[in-house]
Amino acid sequence: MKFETVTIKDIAKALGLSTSTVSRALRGSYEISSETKKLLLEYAEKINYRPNPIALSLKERRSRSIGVIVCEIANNFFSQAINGIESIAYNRGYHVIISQSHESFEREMVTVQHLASRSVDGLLVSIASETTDLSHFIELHEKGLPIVFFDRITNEIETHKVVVNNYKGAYDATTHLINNGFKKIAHITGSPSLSITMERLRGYKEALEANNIPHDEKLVQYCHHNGMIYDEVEEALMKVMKGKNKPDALLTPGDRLTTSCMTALKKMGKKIPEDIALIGFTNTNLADLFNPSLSAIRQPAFEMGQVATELLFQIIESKRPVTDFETRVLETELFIRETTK
Amino acid sequence: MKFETVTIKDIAKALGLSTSTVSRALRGSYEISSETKKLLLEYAEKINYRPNPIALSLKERRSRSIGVIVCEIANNFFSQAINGIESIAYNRGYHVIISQSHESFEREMVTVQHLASRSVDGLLVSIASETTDLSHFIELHEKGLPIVFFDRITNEIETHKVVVNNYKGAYDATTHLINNGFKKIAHITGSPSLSITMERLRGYKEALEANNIPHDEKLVQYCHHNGMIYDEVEEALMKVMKGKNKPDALLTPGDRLTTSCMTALKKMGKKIPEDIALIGFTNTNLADLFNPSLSAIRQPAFEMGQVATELLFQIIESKRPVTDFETRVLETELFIRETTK
DNA sequence: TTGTATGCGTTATCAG
DNA sequence: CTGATAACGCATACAA
Repeated sequence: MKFETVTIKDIAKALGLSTSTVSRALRGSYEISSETKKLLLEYAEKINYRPNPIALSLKERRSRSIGVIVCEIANNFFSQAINGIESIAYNRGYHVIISQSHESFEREMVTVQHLASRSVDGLLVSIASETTDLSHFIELHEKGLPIVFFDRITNEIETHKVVVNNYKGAYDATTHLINNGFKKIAHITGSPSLSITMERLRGYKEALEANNIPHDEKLVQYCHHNGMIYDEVEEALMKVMKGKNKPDALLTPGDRLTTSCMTALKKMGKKIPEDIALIGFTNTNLADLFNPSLSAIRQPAFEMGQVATELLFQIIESKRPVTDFETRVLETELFIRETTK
Repeated sequence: MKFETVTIKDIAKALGLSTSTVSRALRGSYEISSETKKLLLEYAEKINYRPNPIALSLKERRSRSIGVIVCEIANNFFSQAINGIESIAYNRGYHVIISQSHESFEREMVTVQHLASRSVDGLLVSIASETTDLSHFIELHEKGLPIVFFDRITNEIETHKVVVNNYKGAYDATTHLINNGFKKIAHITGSPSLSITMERLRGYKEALEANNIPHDEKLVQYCHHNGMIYDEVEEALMKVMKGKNKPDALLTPGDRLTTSCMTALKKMGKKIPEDIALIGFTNTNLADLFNPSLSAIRQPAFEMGQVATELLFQIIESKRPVTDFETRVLETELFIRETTK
């Protein structure tokens, strides 16, 4: 016996009562004589009794904890989102279990299974970029596990979703660059398998179109590791910079991608924004220091975590199966720093 | 019944065997007829049987998971450390449960209790800056829960510890500044309640002393929130900059503190390193972009996570109580960028 | 109002 | 080689 923890049995024995009486007193159910109740509660307090959550989980098939799975916590967008998640969950007495997929499909699958078998009451998921097969989620979702997708979502599963308006963010950013005299705007972006990547691409393209700027495919480069692997970003940037149609501005989505691009530019001896302008989607507070560009697109990460968690509790707490799911769209903010070329 | 998960009972019923037989076959214990064993394993595979970890935890009083508690994951030092932790833990088939204290004593206490009651097999802890009373750790440690402290440690508990050589890091950084002609070096640092803060202070002071530079108390400012609250850092910096003895260089430990200082300096219109030099302890890859200073002190965060986890497993896996604890000290690296004033 | 018995999923002990 | 039973800590239907 590793830990001699106090159990309901110990209390029962010590006070000459049955375990059921103790149990009832402790959780205030049934009316039991307020006398023994008081006695019990005092004793429990005295010997510092704590119910065993594992036993509870086994019995009740729930754990009062929710699982979160993101690609990386070393990404300010996600760590801020997690803080938003915690802010809601802890208020409700829930614990938050954080896991990373590191963009790996395999890892995501294993982790999700593990969380589910640990009886998490719900799951907050931002899909790994490697993932195309969603059956591990579908299976659990069909079994009734509440899932809310945030940021990186899928259309293959009917549930609540929370996203940033990536389309509008990219559209606004691109338009802003155009309005300030930039015409050759490159787009170094993330994995094309991600919903957010395609939304951003759409915004970028439509902004060009609206301004009668022809779209040059070669100015768009995908980084399958979303900026986590620096060399990939550098190579993508190099391709664009060494092309015929040399860009005068850069649109980069995501925290890591943006900062990797900045590092690469610096390494190439390019000054921002003198040599090339840059607008990034980033929540890194460091961004203020970079003077990276005209501006930056700020994503409401904390709020996204909060909203996703509230929606998750909506499912968890509803007695009957939820059928009317919604997709909440949060707006980005364009932080304007300089406005001239 | 929320989830219809397959249990050992289902298998037993389906195959007309007893649960004990099934259990034995599944875990390969005892010699049971290789015929029924094969049958069983195949069937289990077919219906995708997964043992219920909660039931196992209840029975075995262990969970094959370890808990990590840090102040913030939105801090590159810690998120990198966590990646190091995971890299070791997952190889051993252990899961990692990440929690944040947000520097709050209360939160740390609650979380630690929760992890313990969830039967984590061990704890990796970096102490919250608010914490002075360690009884929540002491109690668990005495009950036999393996604990390893990393980065922010305590002398009140005898166990394995892993730290960065903060003394030498600060000494080297300060010496480097002095060697490059800086003499009025301010030290904006973290909470004085932290072991790391005091070690760094010692290194800073001794480097000054070794170079016959008098130590001006007013050049040292403590930020009790370790850079998480920007205004506090700005105020500290302001105090130093507006003092009589205006510094020509800055030594800032920690990821958040360093970057907050840089933001504040920028806001004050100060250029780094032209107006003021800066050496920070930082693992932010962004640091490369800042050109923050002559150099930077890099902490081996990933490695620290790995070492701490290995030490933890050393305790977890030893059958008899461990008595010879060690404190592992990892060296920082001084990344030199510019060498002239 | 309180006690007894049962079960959550699994393994260990003991009998057969 | 296999099966019945108890136990891990708790909650609850049922009985008293």
